[in-house]
Amino acid sequence: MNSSNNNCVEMSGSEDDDQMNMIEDLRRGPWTVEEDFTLINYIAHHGEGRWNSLARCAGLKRTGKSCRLRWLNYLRPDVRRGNITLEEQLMILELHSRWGNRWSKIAQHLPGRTDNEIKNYWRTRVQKHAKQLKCDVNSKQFKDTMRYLWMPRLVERIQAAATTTTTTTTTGCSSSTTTTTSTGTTTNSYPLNQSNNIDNNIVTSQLVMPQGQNNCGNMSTNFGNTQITPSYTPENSSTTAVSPGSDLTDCYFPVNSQNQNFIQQNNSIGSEFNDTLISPSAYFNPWMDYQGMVDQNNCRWSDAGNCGDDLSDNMWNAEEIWFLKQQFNM
DNA sequence: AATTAGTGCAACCGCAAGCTG
DNA sequence: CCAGCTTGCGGTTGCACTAAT
Repeated sequence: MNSSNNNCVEMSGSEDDDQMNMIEDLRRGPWTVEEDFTLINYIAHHGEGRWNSLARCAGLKRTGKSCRLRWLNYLRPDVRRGNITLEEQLMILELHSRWGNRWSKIAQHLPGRTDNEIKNYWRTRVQKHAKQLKCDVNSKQFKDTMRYLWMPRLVERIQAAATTTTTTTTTGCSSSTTTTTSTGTTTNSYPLNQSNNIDNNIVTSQLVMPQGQNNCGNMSTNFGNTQITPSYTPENSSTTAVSPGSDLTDCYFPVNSQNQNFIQQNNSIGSEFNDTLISPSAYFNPWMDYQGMVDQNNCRWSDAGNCGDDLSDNMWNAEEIWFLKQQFNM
């Protein structure tokens, strides 16, 4: 225990962080191992809370705010580090569509994840993709893209990763995955942690497509009445850790003929999607992006998939380009 | 090899709500 | 009811690291 604790006097509380700044030279910036150790040790013996006095009593030349942040975002034993899993991505997308930038609220449903981490994920990943799509992250277009394209694609991939037996069939340029559980029943497992307080229906209800419109792989017809089979636990989630180039980038276009149907059908129905799905170009301008891609990669349609660098890290891979070609008669 | 640009993340800042005397 | 303080939240910044040139 830090010897300075012996001199710890509970002060009147009349000083705030700014005043503390004047009283003593406070440390800023990255925490040292020693500081971490001191903070952990102090909290282990005295518990957390009363951060200003905690900082003082622990002998840390840090503001209470800084100590709190360090503890909550980094030192807490239950903080979970590492890549955001597919399940977590799906949860973040869904909860953000529901609550907006309520990071702490979203974090409550992602055990071990901090609001800061989720916020960073959103800003660095999701907003980046919105920028690439040349649309505002808060726009209806982008939100619909997330809801009806990315999220179903994520579900599809989660299912594929979670299957005990997987049958892959190729239709056109895409694959559809049939999930068969060990009991022999075919279900659409949902990546919901039962320990979460969140209503399991939240994600489902948000993802329900107008009848017959979403035909994203095998989940197509079941999507509106998905059988919820929570399959996600922190223990197994690591198997689907996000690898570079495997996050939202892959979800821009769930490329299969059925999704073409989805878009085409949306063109003709009198639904809320009309204003955004009159044409996929309402979301963004794929031709401009294609041009940019060609410029950047110095390759063409035919060899887009063989352009050295894996295009999955870019906007469009070969399948997606094929899709665009079909979609826009390019 | 050096420089530049891009990315991810930890930490800071300001504000507001909640708490307490 | 009010003032002062603490805590929590969301936005922003700075820095380390990596890739590209």
